[in-house]
Amino acid sequence: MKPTIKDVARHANVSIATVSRILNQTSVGYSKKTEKLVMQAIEELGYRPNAVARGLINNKTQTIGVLFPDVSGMLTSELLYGVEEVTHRLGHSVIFCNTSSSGEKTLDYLQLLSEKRVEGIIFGSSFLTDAYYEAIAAMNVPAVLVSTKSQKHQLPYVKVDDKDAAYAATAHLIKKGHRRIAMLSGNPADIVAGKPRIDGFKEALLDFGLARIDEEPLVFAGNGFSYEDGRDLFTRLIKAESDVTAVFAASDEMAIGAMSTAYQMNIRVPDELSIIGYDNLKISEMAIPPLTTVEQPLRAMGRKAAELLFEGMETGATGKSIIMPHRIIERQSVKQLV
Amino acid sequence: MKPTIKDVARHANVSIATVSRILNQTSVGYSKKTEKLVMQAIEELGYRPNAVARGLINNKTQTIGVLFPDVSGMLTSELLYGVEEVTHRLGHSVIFCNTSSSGEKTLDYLQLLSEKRVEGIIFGSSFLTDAYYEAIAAMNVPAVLVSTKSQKHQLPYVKVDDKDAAYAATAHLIKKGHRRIAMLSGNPADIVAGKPRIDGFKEALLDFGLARIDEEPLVFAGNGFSYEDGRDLFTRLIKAESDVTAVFAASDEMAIGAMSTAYQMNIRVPDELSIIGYDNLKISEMAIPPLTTVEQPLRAMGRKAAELLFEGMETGATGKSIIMPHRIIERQSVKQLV
DNA sequence: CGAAAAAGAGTAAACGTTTACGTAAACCGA
DNA sequence: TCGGTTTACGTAAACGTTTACTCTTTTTCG
Repeated sequence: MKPTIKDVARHANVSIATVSRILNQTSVGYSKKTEKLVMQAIEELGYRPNAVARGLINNKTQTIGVLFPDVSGMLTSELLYGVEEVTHRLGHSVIFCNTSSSGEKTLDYLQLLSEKRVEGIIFGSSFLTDAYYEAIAAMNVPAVLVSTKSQKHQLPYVKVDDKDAAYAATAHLIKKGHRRIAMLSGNPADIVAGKPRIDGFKEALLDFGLARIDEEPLVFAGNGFSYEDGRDLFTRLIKAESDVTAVFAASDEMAIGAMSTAYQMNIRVPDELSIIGYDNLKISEMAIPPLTTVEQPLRAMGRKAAELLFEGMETGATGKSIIMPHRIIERQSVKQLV
Repeated sequence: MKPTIKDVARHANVSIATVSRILNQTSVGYSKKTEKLVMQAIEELGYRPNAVARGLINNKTQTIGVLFPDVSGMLTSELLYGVEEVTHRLGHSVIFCNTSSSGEKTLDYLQLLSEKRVEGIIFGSSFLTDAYYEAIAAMNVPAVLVSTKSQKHQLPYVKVDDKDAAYAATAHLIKKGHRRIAMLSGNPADIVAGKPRIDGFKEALLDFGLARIDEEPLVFAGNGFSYEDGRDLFTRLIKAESDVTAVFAASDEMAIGAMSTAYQMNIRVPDELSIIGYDNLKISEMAIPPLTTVEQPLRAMGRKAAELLFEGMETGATGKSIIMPHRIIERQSVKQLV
């Protein structure tokens, strides 16, 4: 078995208390000489402190739990990247939980994380139900939401302002001379990412005087933000409307789905139709043509979320939520109209 | 603070030993009556066993460590998805480490995982150096490699046979009537994913009698497998060769880079040039045109790796390596020549 | 030089469990 | 009825640390 502190103590002819003091760098309670002795013993035995035992007595596991709906999603994986980066930089570890991998396991996960005594929770990218909130609250550790928020429950969050960002995307199209603009949206019942983006779209139309009094804005709504949703909605759009010159897709995946369908229909982007996306995933620059989109700084969001969490873990206070800046990334899918 | 087993014992008027026995379902050593009593106390107090204390005494943390170079990569995130899925199904947790997030931290990570007493290691998708191997060996827990292998060190791995898969991709092009085929490859010095794919390519050419005696096969080699590599290599290819009718790219990202560049050069895929990729990432079906590619069953590989690891954790034996099946996914980027 | 203060180091309790061992009560068959 | 077996449960040690409390030795300085 692995050597313990006792082995080190015996080997160096000191007590375990001394070894412990040296290990914890208290820099008080031992002489240079014994330190050297002990360090040598540690070296020789290849001793490494047992974090489990430490965790038990300190009540600190140096571990946080991270719950995301789908790592394999490009959005989620970027967030995780950011979270992991600062977490490890700060000497902690992340236990990763993929909440959508097998059914309704979120509550089980929270239970598990609670038993493992994680010191904080990052919950990302999906709706915080009452049950989830209760479970998190019961754990009595700080938690932060990332890329989602909850109006009902008071947890700090890190996200961009979806409405503002959608407004900016729409305004960009308008400034490029487009007048007849449609939106491919997520589920309007989705209060965190669905509705706000639709609202931003509508508001921009209104502000720039493009909302016709006699009709509703052109919003084609799906259930999610996927590539397939993009394809379906775009198909519906084309069937219904022919005079649209620009489309705002509520996600990059949708935008790519739309572009792909447009390609099959022989509609040329951006010459015949302009498309702007949302997220700035890696695929958006790989698209043909490269996709103009509104960026969410995903890695930075992950980092910020972790920083916020650690702040909470240190101070005990629940920090302030953070609105991250969005930004239009101009590439080649939007054409300037004369 | 959270209630402990002592609180439960006191509350139910029994000893902690009894509570422990009931918790562990030993189903021996207590009566139905006390069980009911204890369960009720647990319920009332909202007691949850402390996994840290359990871990200390059992020497089992129910946690494995997973090291991948870049979660945000589409390949890696799929692997992680699979690993996480079975790990959690088996009641364990995964501590995730992103080895490339900040410099050369792999050794630090391994150290950390060792101190946290993880029960196993999954190391993915990058080269296993001697130092890494030493560190893993020193931990004295099973480890498995996924999407990589090491000939020097005896660790079981889960991966597809790169040479076979590359052979299959090349053969596919040949069967579609192509005779003049180029390859966009990774680094030939990369012994695990670079060279084998090149070898597979060359071998197929040879087997089908397409290797001209007077010249080397057309392999354009880069440093990695990225989109940019794909762009660069494809540009070089076009400058150098004009009579190529098909290209085998050593990764989907490269293939997409190539297609994107082709688009800009007004080379039409697949009409003027066929392209086959490697990996079958999500983006490959989103590409324009949808990319024909050779699939690596990434999630399944992640799952298998985890299963292999748990097998090792139970039996103590180091399991056998597993070669996963590859498969040609036919989409629309390869044209049948008459 | 001697007393007080500081420094070095050890002892043992504690963290929250599991489990070997012990013991008393209940059961059981003849 | 009684010896023996089973069942129910408690006591206490152990897991590998940290740390409060000691005690001893050294240092400081009037």
